[in-house]
Amino acid sequence: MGVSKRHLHTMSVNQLADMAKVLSHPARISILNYVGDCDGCLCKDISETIKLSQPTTSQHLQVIKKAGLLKSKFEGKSQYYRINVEKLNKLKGLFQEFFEATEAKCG
Amino acid sequence: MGVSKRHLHTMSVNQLADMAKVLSHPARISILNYVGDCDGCLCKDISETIKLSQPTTSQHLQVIKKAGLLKSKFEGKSQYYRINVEKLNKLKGLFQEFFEATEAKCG
DNA sequence: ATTTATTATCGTGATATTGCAATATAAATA
DNA sequence: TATTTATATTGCAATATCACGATAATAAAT
Repeated sequence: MGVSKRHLHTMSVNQLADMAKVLSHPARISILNYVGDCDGCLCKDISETIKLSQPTTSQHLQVIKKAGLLKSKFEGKSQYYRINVEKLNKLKGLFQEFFEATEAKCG
Repeated sequence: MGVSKRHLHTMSVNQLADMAKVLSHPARISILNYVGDCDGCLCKDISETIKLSQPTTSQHLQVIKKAGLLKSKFEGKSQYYRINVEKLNKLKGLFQEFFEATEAKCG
């Protein structure tokens, strides 16, 4: 279809869609699940766990990180990823708000 | 990248990703917002409101409907869309579960 | 029967996403 | 210094998504 016409929509609508897009790929959900479990994970371990190549895993990590849902810290040659709990909570609120507002209208 | 490797992930992970994908386009969020407001909307009115063409709007409506978040009923030549509140609630639960489980791990 | 109104589908062009091999980068180690 | 280890980036092929004009399908109205 070509390009999304984002300018037609409000900021908050675009924002929610952007965050939903981060969650719209199963690999990224799996990554979040795993990083939540081990709290301080390496790309290599994640890629072995979710069975995608290292480059593919790294790309997904960048997408999640760019959205703010992951923090990372280099130690030597290793990059440790952990979940950004504050951001995750904000996101939870965003979705909750959307669902409750929609529900209220229909109620 | 070619095709998503869905078989690598659990059913519930794929399911959450699929639902997030529905919400990952601002037009679909806008549609849900509008349909929630008017409760029984026509494609034509929706397309005028969100300022996308009738075919584009219809396609987005099919995507949301296929996911179960919209019901529709023909009356004469008009198709009335409304929100499937039960499904919306289930979806709300899915997201809540994901956020709370992730949060609990990190806590 | 013809026109009008509403929606869905088809076909197509533009763009984005997904995945990985190859390569680059950087730190630790022999 | 050369090798190993972990990650990120680049380049590419395959596929999916987005948008709309043209068209079909359907039913009401004239």
